[in-house]
Amino acid sequence: MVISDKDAFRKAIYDIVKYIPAGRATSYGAIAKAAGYPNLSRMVGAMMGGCTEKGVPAHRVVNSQGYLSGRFAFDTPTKMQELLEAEGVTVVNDKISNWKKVYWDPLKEIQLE
DNA sequence: CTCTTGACGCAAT
DNA sequence: CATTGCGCCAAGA
Repeated sequence: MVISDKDAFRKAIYDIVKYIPAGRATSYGAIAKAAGYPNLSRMVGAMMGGCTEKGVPAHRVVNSQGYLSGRFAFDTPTKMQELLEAEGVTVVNDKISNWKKVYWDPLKEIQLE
């Protein structure tokens, strides 16, 4: 019984998201790409919708622009921002101000794993 | 089991 | 430079 690509994909996403260090954030596309599925950027967010409270720090995952796209998936729409700010991330207008600085590239950080 | 929506990203216009 | 459409597949109802 081989592990289906779907399971591998999910596992990869969870693993990568959990790898995001506090005070940092990354984009769905980057995670999908790092997982080996560059065009499954939507899936990352799609599956998180049902996995946000399953032990995955989804609050550290935002879109390519650094916008808190999935803030509404949390207990409160501002919960995500508070979590990020609590970790040292400056969020303004539902967007990460110093996005370039807090951006965490899994492809570069997990290159060896 | 089937259908629809969707936390995105990118190319093209 | 701004906007539109398309592709991709999983989770939820």
